[in-house]
Amino acid sequence: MEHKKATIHDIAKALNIDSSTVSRALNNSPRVTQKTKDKILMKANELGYQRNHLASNLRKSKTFTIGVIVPRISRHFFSSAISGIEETAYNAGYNVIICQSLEDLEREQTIAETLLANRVDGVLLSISMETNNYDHLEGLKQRNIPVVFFDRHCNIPNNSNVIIDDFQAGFDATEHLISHGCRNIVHFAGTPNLEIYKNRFQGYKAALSRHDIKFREAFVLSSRLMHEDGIKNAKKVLALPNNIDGIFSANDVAAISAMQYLKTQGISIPEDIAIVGFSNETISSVIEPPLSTINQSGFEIGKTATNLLLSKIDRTSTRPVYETIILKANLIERKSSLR
Amino acid sequence: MEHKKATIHDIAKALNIDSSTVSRALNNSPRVTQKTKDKILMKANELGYQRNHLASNLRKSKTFTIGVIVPRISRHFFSSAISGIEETAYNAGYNVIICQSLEDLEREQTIAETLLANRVDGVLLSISMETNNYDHLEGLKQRNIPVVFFDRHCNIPNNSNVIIDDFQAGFDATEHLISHGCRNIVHFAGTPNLEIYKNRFQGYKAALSRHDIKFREAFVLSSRLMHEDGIKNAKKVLALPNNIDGIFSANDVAAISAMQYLKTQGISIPEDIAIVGFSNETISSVIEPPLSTINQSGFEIGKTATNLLLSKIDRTSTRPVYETIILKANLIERKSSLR
DNA sequence: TTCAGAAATACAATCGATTGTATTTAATTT
DNA sequence: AAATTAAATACAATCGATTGTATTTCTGAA
Repeated sequence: MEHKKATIHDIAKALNIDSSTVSRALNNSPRVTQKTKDKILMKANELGYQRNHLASNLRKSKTFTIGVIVPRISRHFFSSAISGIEETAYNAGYNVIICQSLEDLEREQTIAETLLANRVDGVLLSISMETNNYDHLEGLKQRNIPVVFFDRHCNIPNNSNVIIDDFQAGFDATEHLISHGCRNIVHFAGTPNLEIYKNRFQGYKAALSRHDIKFREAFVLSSRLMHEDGIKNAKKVLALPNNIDGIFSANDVAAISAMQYLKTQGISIPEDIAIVGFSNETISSVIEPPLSTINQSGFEIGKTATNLLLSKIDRTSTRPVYETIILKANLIERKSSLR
Repeated sequence: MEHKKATIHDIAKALNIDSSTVSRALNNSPRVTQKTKDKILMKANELGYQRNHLASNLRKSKTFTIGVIVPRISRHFFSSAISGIEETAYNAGYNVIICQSLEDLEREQTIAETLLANRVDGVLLSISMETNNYDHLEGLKQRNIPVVFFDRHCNIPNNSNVIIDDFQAGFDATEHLISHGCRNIVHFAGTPNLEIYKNRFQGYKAALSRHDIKFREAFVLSSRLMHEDGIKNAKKVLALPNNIDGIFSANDVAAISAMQYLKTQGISIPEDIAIVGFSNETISSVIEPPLSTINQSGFEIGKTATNLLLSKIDRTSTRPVYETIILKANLIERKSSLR
């Protein structure tokens, strides 16, 4: 027995009033008396009324949908960011479309198109490793659809971002290694088009310099920081003429695969080589030895980014047009670096 | 310079024809000549026309949205299932709303309400550990909104499901342990309201019986299979009077925490106790020793479930009203069980 | 009691696309 | 050329909610 859904017109008819009054009552407009409101609310409940968002949104020409583009949802950081995003968005009456770029620029461009066609009210974006131009964001800009970058932001002016202090985190990680006696510290750097990796690298350099350790170009190994890259890097580390005693990796994935490879080569962690990663993936606390890493709360970043985006979507907001919010990230000291 | 989006009326006006013809042309209706279609398509491109889905969907009273309820997206299995779901859905022109029950029945109920209010066209559901009644699905049923269960299905009749053969997988896992010389095999069971856990347990029992090993109630440890539960279970294992030489855990998470605890207690894996998990989490291949486990392709399950759901949404489909699709799951033999 | 002014409600257009029906135009037959 | 039929397009209602404007109802003051 599939009964059709009740509309405001059904309520209006049942009470012998106009549907506009019903609409206003349900939106709690001051133009309707409390008495009428009560009557309407009661009937609405009785009929099991639920607002038709399609109609409402069409009229308001808003979709109450935000688009999210992340490299991949299986990464712990991003899945927790998404949790934060969804919770915040749902509470504000928004839905979320989640898309994965899979670290592919072309795919990211297609997704931007799709989101535009879906008329999302705003976009949260963490760019792919390949993203080196931002033409695909032009369409959004033209249509005045606000974009907030989170975590993986970019270096073009006039943007809103929610990020962590990657420079400081890189500095802390490196200084931590130094304070545990490391002198020949290799850095696993990420692709240089991402600001986060640049900043982590700069933090590394600054920490060395602060402690009068000479920076060597040869100690910086750049890659996409995937599982295989960690292994390749580890091999390079062993091939270096210097006696490497520390590794600061710009992500956990590469740190872990490197650590595992090094262990198979008879290197003890942290005695021979101490390692610090970045991101605090789930694996990192479970691996042997547990990996020291920088913890960034994806949930918190997702929440903050969503709130920022919502304030941009709301044109009446008095916040500045572009802002960058920097959240805390802290070093978690585990066995992999304590010697 | 924010120009308003073009509508079919703009196209119609520009070409001095009726908007209904434009609509039909854009939908490639046979009622419009190719010549007119070409003219319209050209103008549409020129004006940068994009269909307004809100209006279209309102008229068709369809949202082209499907709701997905999973326990949590950070689990590798679910995030890959979501990848499969999104890919399939997007290709069919559907959007996806993703919600996490966080293993909480009440939350699952609220989410069902929300999805109903959002008028989703269908729902993909993997129930929470607490879910022991299905009243919250009544609303969906009443409104004829098709539901497809995936992975964590339930035992009520008249349902569509996409699952793996948990019985067989449980059987295989246990038999594998037996074939490697285990005789006193403990089973970490999940909460008994989930079919998947019941079936894995039955598979375990069947494998024992097949190999003439006596089943002992005391060897079955039921829990929610969280991290802490694995540790608790491991303690119980050590406290058992019998000499336990094998563990089949109904998920990886508990298997791993148990393994880690056992190692701290001087137990060697797999020499003293061999372990097999279930799900093939990312961690499992990385941990020391790597965990043998049952691999179930989340992506494949997600894809299949979505296709099934879409066929249910499409009323013209000739498929049976309720169907259950069982996918393959295979044992991955790793070091944790090879002795 | 009457009337201005405020309060409450009704009317009607609108958002943009879809679709059944009506009308015009073109093609075919005799 | 007239008549019949088919093809192409136009007309108009509709999906359900919102909102500016008009109208009615009510309140209190004169």
